[in-house]
Amino acid sequence: MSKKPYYITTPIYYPSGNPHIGHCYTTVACDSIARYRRMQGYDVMFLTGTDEHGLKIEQKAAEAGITPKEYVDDIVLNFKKLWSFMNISYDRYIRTTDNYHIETVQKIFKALYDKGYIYKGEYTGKYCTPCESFWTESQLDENGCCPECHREVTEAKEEAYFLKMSPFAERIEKLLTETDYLQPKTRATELVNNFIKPGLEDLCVSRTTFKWGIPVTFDDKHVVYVWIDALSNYITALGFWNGEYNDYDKFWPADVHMVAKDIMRFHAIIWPAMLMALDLPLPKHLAVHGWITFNGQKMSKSLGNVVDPFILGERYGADSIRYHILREMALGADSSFSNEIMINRINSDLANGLGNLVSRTVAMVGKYFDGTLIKDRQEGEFDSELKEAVISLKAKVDDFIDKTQLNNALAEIFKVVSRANKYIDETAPWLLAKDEANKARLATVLYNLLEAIRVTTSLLSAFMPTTMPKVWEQIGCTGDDTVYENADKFGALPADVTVKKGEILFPRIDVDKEIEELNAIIGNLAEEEQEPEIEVTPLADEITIDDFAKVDLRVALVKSCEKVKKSKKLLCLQLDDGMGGRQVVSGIAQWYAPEDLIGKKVLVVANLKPVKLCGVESNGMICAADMPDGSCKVIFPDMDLPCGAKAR
RNA sequence: CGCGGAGUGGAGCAGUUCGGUAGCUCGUCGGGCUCAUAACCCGAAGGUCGUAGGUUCAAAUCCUGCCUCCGCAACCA
Repeated sequence: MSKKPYYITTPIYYPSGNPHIGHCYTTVACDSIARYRRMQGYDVMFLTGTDEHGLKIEQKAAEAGITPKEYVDDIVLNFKKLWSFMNISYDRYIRTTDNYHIETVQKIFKALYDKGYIYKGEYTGKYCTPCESFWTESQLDENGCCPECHREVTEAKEEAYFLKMSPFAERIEKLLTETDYLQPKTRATELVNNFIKPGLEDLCVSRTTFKWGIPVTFDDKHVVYVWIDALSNYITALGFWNGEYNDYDKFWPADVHMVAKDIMRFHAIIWPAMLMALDLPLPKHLAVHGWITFNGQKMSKSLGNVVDPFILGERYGADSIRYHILREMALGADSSFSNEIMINRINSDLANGLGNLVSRTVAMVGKYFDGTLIKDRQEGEFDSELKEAVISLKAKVDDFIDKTQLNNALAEIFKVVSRANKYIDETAPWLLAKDEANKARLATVLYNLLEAIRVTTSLLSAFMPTTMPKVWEQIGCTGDDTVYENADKFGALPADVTVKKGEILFPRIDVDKEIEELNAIIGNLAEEEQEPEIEVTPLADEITIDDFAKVDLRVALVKSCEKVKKSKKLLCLQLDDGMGGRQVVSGIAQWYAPEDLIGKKVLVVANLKPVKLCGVESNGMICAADMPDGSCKVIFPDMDLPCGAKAR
C-alpha cells in the first residue's frame, strides 16, 4: 500500500531583510506538523521558499550597489542558515527567481489572458516622477508625499493588466463561510463584509514601473506583479506546467497553507480566485496564526534584534526556542513574546518538568540497579492510572495536530510529564530501595517511568527533533522503540533495559541574570543602530521665492481640540486664526492628546485646499517636524505672535 | 451608526455552542519529600467573570444599552 501524500507549505518569505523570529513562528509550526505526519506514515512534501521580486528588492540592491539577484542570493543564504539552525526539515525550497518558476508563471499569466480573465486596463495612483514609482494612498508619508524621497506626487495613470475577480466572488464567499477552508473561521465574516460584499475589485497583476520581476511574454513593457508570481509557487514547486518536478498530481491540492494574519487576505481570496480561473482544485485548509508581539507591541525592525533567533538559539538551544514558540502560539490569536516569559516557560516545562523527570529517573536506575533493571515485576497502586494516561496520549495529540492546535498538543503531552513526576512521589522509590524485598516493585516503578518518558518523548520528537534522541540514548531506547506505532503501547522497552546517564538536557536558566545579559546585548545593538538613524532626508528640489509665496503660513491659537471619532490618528482642532476661526484636522493623535495642544499656538498652512478626512472637514495643515523614530512633533511658534500673523 | 474580535483571582488563558456549585498554567504563601537540574509532591490565599439593566427558580453563559481595548477597512493635507 502506498503512503498517503501530505502537502504543507509556509508562505514564501520576502527577503528584503534578514529572517527574524516571526519567520520562525510559521516555519517551526509547519516543520513540526510535517515531522508528525511523517511519523504517522504520510508521504510528506514540506515546501518553503522566498519571494524575490519586486520594487523594494530592486531598490535595496541599488542602495547596496549590487544586482537584485546578488542581493537576494545573500539573504536567501541567511534564511537557509536559520532553517538549518532551527532544524527545519523542508523537502523543497522554491525561489521565485528559479528558472522553472519563471517559465511557469509566464505560462499561467498567458493562459489566464487567453481565457479572458486577464485584460489590459489602466491603473491610477500617486506617482513620484523622480523615483519613477507608484504609491498607494496609504504608502504616502504624513505630508502626502513620496515615502522614499518626500517630494510631491502626482495623479498618474499607467497601463496595466488586471485579473477579473467578480466571476469568483460567489464561490469564494461560499468557500469562506460554508467550508472549513479558513482556520480559524472567525475571520470569515470580516473578509466577506470588507471585501466581497462591497464588490470584489479586479486585481492589478502587472507593473511597468519596475523591472525586477518576471516579464510578461506577450508585452515586454510589463512585469508580473506579486500576486501571480508569488502565489503560484505552491504549484510550480510541484512541477505544475514545468519539467523541473513532477509531483503535482500526487500532492495537489495542498493539505495546509500556513500563513500569518497579515497575508491571510491574499490566501483567502486572491489565491482561490486564481485557482478557480485556472480550473484547478482548491487547497484544503488555510491555517492563519497571529503575530508574535513583543511586550504588547507589534514586531518591528528595531525590536527585531531583541528576539534574534540566532542569539536566543545559541543561548538556550534551538529546541527550547521551538518549544516556546509552539507552546505559546494559539491558532489565530497573537501571542506576546518576552524574554522573561520564554525563560520561565523553558524553566518550568523543559528544565523542571521533562528534563528533571529524565534526570531523576535515570539516576535512580543507576543508583538502585547499577544501570540495568532486573526483570522481576510487581504491580502496585498508581500503576494503572499512569499507564492509562500514557497510552491514551497519542490519540489526543493526533486530534490536536489534525486541528493544527500545536499548543494544545504540547499541553497534553506535558500533562503526562507532570503525571509521571507525581507518580514518583506516590510510589516513593527511595523508600522501596531501603528494603531488598521491594526490588521487584522498585523495578516496576522505574520501568513504568521509563515507558512514560519513551512515549512522551517520541511524540515530542516532532516538535523538538534535536533533543529527544538524546533522551532516548539516556533511557536505553534502541531501534524501533520510539516509533509512532509504539506510542500508544506500554512495554516497548526491554524488561532489563540499560540506561545511560547523560548531559543535562535543559539546563535551568537564572532568570534575573539572563534578562540582565539580554538587555545588555539589546542595548549594544541599539547603540550600533543609532548612528545611521539620524540620517537627514534629502533636500527637496530648489524653488523660487514665488513658489514659496504660494504657501500662506499663519499663526493660530488652538481653542479646542478633540479626537476624531472612529479614527486613530486624527485630531480635530478649532483654531483662532485672526480671521474668524477655522477647523483643521491633523494626523497627530498618536503623539498628542487634545489637552496637550489647547491654548498653544501653532503654525498652519492656511491656503490649503479644504478636504474631508474621515468625514470631517479640514481647512489647512498644522506644521510639524519628523522625529527619527517615525513620530512627529508640532512646531510651536512664540506665544507673543498674534493670531493671523503671516510667516515668511 | 463602516466591518469584526476581546474584556474572567497578580500575569497569561480555558469555560460562553445546548444557562445549574468558576477551572488551568505561572506567580505568592504554608507544608511534605530527598531520587533529581534549589528541581518534585500536597495544601492555602486571591475573582461581585468590563458596566448598567432585563429574561429565569437559576446567568460568566441568553437579550438590551453603555464603557474600554485590539484587528481590518478608512485615514496621516
